[in-house]
Amino acid sequence: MEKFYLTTPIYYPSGKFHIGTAYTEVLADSINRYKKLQGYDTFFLTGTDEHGQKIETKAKEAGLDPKAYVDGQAKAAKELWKEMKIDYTKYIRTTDEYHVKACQKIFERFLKQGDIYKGEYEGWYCEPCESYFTETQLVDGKCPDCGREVKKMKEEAYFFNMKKYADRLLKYYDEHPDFIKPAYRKTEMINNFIKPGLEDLCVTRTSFDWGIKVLSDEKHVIYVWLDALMNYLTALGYTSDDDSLFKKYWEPDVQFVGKDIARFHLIYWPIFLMALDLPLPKTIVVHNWITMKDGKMSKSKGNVIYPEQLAEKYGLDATKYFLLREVPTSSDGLFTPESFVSRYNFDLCNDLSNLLNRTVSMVNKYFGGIVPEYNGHKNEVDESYEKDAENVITEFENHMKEYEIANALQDIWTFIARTNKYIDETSPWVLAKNVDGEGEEEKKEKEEKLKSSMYHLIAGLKEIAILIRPFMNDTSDNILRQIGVDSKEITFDSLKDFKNLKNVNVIEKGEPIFMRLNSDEEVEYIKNLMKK
RNA sequence: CGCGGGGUGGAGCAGUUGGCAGCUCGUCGGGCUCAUAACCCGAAGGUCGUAAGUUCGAGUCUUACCCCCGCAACCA
Repeated sequence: MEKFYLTTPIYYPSGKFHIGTAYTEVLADSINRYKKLQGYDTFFLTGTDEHGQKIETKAKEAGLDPKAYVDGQAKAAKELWKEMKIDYTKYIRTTDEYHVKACQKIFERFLKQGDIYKGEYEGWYCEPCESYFTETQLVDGKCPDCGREVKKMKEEAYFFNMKKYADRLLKYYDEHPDFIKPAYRKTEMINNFIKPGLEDLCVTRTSFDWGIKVLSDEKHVIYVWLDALMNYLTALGYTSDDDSLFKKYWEPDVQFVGKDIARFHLIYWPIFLMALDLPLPKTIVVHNWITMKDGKMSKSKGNVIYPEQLAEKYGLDATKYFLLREVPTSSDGLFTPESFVSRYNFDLCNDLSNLLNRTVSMVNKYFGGIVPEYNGHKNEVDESYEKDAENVITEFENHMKEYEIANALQDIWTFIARTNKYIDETSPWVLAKNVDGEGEEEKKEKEEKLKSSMYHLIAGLKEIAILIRPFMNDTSDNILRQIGVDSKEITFDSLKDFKNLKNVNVIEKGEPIFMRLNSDEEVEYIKNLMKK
């Protein structure tokens, strides 16, 4: 079985996860489920990045020691992912023993190789906040956090020699056009950071304690990013006694990151891997953000929405659908209560749910629930419908290959609309009606047409259920159950069986999988959620 | 002259290699009755940011300019 290794970033748990974090997770989860359905042996890694100054501060505020604080946060994160049915293979915490040890080993190796050297870090220091800031981070020359005076200070620190690898990185970018998606992120990195001359990265701190200690120089802790990025390696047992997972799964087939951490993943991460002499990930997908009408989400603006609030009220699948459909990877997606309710009502209720409902109802009405077997192209449009059913698969797969999920979903919904149209084109209610003075032959012909129409609809619905499966597993199950297909046997190969459905009975009474929402009421409801 | 992305019918967006300007929602009109006031069809509505250029022909290429957004290095 072919392997597939994918990762999300490990999130920094300095607060509650909002819908943006959930977006990345859902995105990766969908790809993981998709690859699994295709028969890949996948490894899906997620986790939390638990060291650093900010965590130390947050913990202090909460009156906890840092470890106790991150224990709570990691637990909450795992619960959230469980609620959202995120099917990860492993959850890594950077405070895990194996990770700490591996990072220390890696640091010493870099030191020995001469990639890391001791130097001096200079920056603007805010004493009350105990942190350094760069010139550009300062607000009116003052501390951006507390607004007080800052002093120029120096301290001993270790640096990673990034310059040394700059040319190799550029060459790698050039030779691997699929390495970074979307491509403009690559240009951004080259022009903003690499071409002007890469600066060496300061990889240790002495100004706080909450981090991984440098073995050979214990007053230093390893800077969060070196620590964090290594998780993708250490999670597989890299440098440990048992590195069988590493041997099996390395390198990552795809890594998802938000645009805020693009620089770390597109520049420092590949360079660290080069220094370790390891193959680089095949693709890093930089996705954009979910934005709100009045800009970025923030509590003070009263525009924060949490994924569990939406999932609880409208269901997990609807929530996931919205996220994946509305946020294309290469540009920001807008969340508004109105757009959420619209997507729900139009796409899920009117198009999908209603299609299932009317089809199941007709099969019951005309054939007592027994789905007729395939009998060829009895209706004029049958052949063209079959072609559309075939084409959508190719289009879907092409978009999935590029990790363009929003477009892949659009492909499915185009097919759903096509299927609704097919009903009108074949007008089953006309075929089912007896007309006075009609001969036996005509009756028979109508009957065959009606059978064909029902067959195509059920086969189409089955296809739809398979296509949406990576994104909306429960809905997929529900559709399959209603049309009488065993969901346990479903793989992506089942898509090829369009003409081979046999011995299928739909359920007696169709149940709506999504019920139409009262638009005004629900918009109001979501607005209130956001104010809290 | 820092770099990148974008400016397309009322709203939100597609438009690969230049060749009759599309989609979803909204509006108006019609059809159907299997279904959830759902579904299907049709219509109105765009000088594709501005100006110039290349071309038989440009939303699509070139140049200049205007506007919006992101990035600009060690906070994640």
